[in-house]
Amino acid sequence: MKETKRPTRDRILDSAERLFAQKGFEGVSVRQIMNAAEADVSLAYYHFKSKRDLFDQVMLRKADYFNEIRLQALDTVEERHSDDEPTVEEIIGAFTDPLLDLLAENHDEWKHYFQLIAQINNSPEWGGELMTRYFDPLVSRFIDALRKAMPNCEEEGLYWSYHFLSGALTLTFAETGRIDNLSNGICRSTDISAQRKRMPRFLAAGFLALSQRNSS
Amino acid sequence: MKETKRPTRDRILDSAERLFAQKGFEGVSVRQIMNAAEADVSLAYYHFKSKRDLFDQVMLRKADYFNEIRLQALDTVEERHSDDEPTVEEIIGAFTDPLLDLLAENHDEWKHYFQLIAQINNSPEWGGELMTRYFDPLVSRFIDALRKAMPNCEEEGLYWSYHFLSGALTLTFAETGRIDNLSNGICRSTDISAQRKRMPRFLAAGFLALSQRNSS
DNA sequence: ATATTAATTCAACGAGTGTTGAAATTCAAA
DNA sequence: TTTGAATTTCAACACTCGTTGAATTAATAT
Repeated sequence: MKETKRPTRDRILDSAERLFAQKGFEGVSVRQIMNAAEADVSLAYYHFKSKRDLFDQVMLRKADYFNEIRLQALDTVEERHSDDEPTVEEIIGAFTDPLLDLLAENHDEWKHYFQLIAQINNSPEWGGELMTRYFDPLVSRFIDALRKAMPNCEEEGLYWSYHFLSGALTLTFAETGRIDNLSNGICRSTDISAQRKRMPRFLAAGFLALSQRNSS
Repeated sequence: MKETKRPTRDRILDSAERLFAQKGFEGVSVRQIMNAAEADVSLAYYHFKSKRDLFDQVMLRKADYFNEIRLQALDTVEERHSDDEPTVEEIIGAFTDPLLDLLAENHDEWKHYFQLIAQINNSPEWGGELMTRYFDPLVSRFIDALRKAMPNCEEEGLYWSYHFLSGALTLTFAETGRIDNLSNGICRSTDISAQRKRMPRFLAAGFLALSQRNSS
């Protein structure tokens, strides 16, 4: 029974993912990453072009899967409603639930990548560029589905609704422990299923509230 | 007509606030901050104990005012309803509107502090500690008000609702420009009034949706 | 004007930064 | 087993990091 070692490149990516998520891009040195990966410093530059390239590869590695499972979930929802329209909550669930399930069921493997996304999404420097590049093609597909489900919704409100959704979802990813403090332990940041149960309902209500034109 | 120069300590805090917001704590050096403040490097350590202390003072400087204007708004709402109960949307508006007004009306002065909050709130390392320390006493007062407005709401749902609110609000603070890309220019991250018009309505609907016990 | 304190400048410390080139090793194909 | 390529090691580059102490100037009070 031989213990096969994980390839160096993957170990580097793993360590980088974890440390970038915890300390941010500038908060971690290449040496720290390579120490954690138990490999020589210069190997970072054999497998990657630069620190920034390493960061990009960390982002890329899991982004496609992120998009894939959600696209699949959306397809499933739309197939289930071949004649009628899916509800707003179902569409939003197809956007959020696959990720939350992934995080709940395989927490150790995915936690850090989620935390990385949380920070990127709220970074004035990189949020606009990176989130757009990696996720917006998929997001546009969901916006299309939502537009069909709410034909009376004004365009601007639709996008702002997604913006609110995005903020709520990614704060969940961050798992900061703040809600643990605020609620005196009633809620826990790591309790993904508690959020999965509530998030689509919360957000769908928000979308619908903005879809009714100025009822003010 | 003499041009009085802004005190050194304030200039340092201004530069630090801007650069921390743009690049993160570790992404900026003390030297960069002091260059921007047009002062000698060692002055940072005359006016502050360390880089970390400087960061804390940046946070502190405006946190109290943040809390003050929102507490005032909540008081106003509650006074207006001396006999009946304020609506959920009014309470949420008292939480979000003062900040969004501040940002809209005095954008240059406040933008960076808002961006800083956005990053802190989504930082796995510091979000739990710092947001709790600076803002949760006020948040608890709002939760109390919301509990009274939704007496049937379960405790857990109440806190998770606030969590979603917090994520949506702080992503607005980040002004990443992502929504500009996503919407092809229909929405702009810097258009605070567009969000002010929609956010309380969106969030109030979410709160109310979670306040009705498992209708599923 | 003098004595005290506050504010600022200058030079430097050891440690750590991203990155590179060349040598040494491991591995797969012939 | 020999050859060539893929991988890993080692040492070093110029530069920046946070921080400090001592010397100097500016401001304030007596």
